[in-house]
Amino acid sequence: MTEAQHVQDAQNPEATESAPPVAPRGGRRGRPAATIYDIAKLAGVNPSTVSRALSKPGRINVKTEERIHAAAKELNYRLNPMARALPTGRTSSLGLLLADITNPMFFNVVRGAESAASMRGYTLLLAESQESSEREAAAAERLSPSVDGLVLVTSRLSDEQIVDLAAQRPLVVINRKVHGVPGIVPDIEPGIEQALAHLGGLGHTSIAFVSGPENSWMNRARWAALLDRAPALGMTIVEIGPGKPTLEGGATTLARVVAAGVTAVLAYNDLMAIGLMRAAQESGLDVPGELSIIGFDDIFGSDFTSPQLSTVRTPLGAIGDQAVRLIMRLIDEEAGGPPPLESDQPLVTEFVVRGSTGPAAR
Amino acid sequence: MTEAQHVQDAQNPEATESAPPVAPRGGRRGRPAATIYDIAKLAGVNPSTVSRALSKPGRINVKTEERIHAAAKELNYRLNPMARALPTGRTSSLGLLLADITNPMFFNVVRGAESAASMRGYTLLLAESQESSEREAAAAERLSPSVDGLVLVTSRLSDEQIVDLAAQRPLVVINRKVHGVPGIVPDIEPGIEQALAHLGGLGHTSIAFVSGPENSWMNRARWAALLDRAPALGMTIVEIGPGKPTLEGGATTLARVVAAGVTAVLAYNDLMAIGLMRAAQESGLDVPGELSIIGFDDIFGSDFTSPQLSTVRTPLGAIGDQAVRLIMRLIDEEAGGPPPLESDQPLVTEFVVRGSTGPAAR
DNA sequence: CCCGGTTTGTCAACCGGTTGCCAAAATTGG
DNA sequence: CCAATTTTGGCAACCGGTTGACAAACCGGG
Repeated sequence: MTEAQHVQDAQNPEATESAPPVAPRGGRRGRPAATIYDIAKLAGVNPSTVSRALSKPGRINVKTEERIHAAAKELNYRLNPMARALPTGRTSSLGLLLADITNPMFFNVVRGAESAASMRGYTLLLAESQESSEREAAAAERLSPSVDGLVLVTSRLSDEQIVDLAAQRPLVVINRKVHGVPGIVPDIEPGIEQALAHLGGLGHTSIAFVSGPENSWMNRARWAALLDRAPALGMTIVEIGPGKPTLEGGATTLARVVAAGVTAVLAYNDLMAIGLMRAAQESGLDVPGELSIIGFDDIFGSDFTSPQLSTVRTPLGAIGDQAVRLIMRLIDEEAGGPPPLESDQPLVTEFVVRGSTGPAAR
Repeated sequence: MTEAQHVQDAQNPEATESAPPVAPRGGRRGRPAATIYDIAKLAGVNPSTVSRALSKPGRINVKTEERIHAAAKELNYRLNPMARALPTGRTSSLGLLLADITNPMFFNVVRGAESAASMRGYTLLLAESQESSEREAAAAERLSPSVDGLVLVTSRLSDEQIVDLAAQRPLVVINRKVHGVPGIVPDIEPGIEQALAHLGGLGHTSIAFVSGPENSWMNRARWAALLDRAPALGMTIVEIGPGKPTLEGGATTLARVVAAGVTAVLAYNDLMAIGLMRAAQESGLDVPGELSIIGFDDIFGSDFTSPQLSTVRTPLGAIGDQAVRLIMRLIDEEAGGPPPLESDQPLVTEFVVRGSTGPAAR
């Protein structure tokens, strides 16, 4: 019998000598990673003492503790996170759920989150919903049992679904407000106010909002703020959309933008703004000569275009960072720690003037 | 006593009735998530039978299996991945280690990897090394015990470190070749050949390579290929660098590029190319009139610039996808499954002509 | 109706940590 | 020098699954 056909002959009755262990001891790799039992044997103490020495500094006699640490170092010991998670329920990892990884808006959010998490010894589990609420729900289900908390970035889930999820474990939503669920939302007012003032100063009186996904909370929030402020500043405003929050989504609105006869548009996000700008230029329209365009977020690449895109900047990195810090506070609080007290600095948006806005064509 | 001050009175001595379990049963949330024991009770069978019914279809009587599935559904059961991972050693998750999350080159790699992973029921753990080999090593250590395999994307580790890591568990490197370690590397030759032919056709005879990080394998590979091919096509070529693989890294080489008197440059990646192009334009140099610029990768935004960037496209999404598929083959193989047989389609690069290249200034 | 062979489900051990409880050892004080 | 108190470390149970071994139940055939 060759060594290769290792399975198949299971019910062999004379396999009585020293039954092999359940798993092939670390998957036929080098030796099987030290455990606290190995350390205990080497240091001549009980495994529970090792556990305490390693995770409850001070609980154990200094001399013993030193001996154990030395043994651990010698064996190159690494704690098995899964073994710890089982009895304690704490996994030291966070789930991050994104609508679309390739949308540059997420880059900085992810980076901010990753750095805040790894600084505190937490690991990030990543999942993408590709703008689909079913996939997002499935991903949340999948991640949920393995994490201490969940961060939803521009979720496409319904409020009820989010509330249900939040009932199971600590959860923070980004760019959305859901009643009773902690969320991180930048203050969009200042940026919008500045953007509208800028347009007003350039003589624009008739503008449009190219809107994004219908089920995006942030999309509605931006539109609501514009609807509230634009008339107050003496401008008329119309909504064009909804559309996909992508380059194509922006490009396909061109005909309607032109038809609406507006002199300036704000798009739901930079991607749509850039898509629209390129479509406009391809059809011979001058930006900003004949049409001023403003985006949202100030994503990577928004200053690559020609003209560079004027946009309402969102502090994306800070958002990711604060979301993670907030969820860790929730986790600590739930574990019986002190209630949160430190409050984070506010997240404000700001209008960035670049080249895609100019005097209104009359 | 208000409901809010929930802790603080721990050492209460008369807490003798029914000692609470170790963990507060799911962290004072709604009920504690069903286990196979709950299902067993409900279905009137042994827990081990439940385990088999759920993970070894066919091992159990159809009727019993149905009953168990019904009970599982009723209790809204989710398997606890950690509890499974402990005895089996299989975690169903993969670690992805990136040099820099904000570099757009990773977006598509991550997306390809995430989609391949989630399709197979795997979860991605993400870590960033921020271009530092120490941080990368630390992150690998941290992730390693929790994953079935590791994917290193443009690693900044030394070959030895990578070999050591690969000895511990399945590992795949992207954009790098390390002896004895499986890797996914696109074939850079075709794209480079096409790019050089393109430049040659435009009359360029003196070109430069703006190089990236010294410890980047791919940087050396690109330079080596250029060094090999350019003279064969009758061009002289010089290396300028090394530099950081960022916009600034590219911009700061401008003086040296100009001083070198070349008419065209290839940059290590699109980011550097774009940085260089912008610096050139700011200093009044015409691109491509006075200097032709070519990047590598074709990242998001490389066609936003004006002129749009000519670049050697790398199939980033396919790379992420294949890396994950490869590592899953390694995992299966190690678990005693069949050896890999299907071979993936080749990953070739291709030159994309856009606007940043033109006839040589003479 | 009995026998050998196959299905089916139970038992119990195990993965690698954590922690409540307790007893032995060390320390303090009178 | 002994009682009271505090430190220290061991025992054993537990987290939620998986799996080898085994026995009971079931099957068809002679």
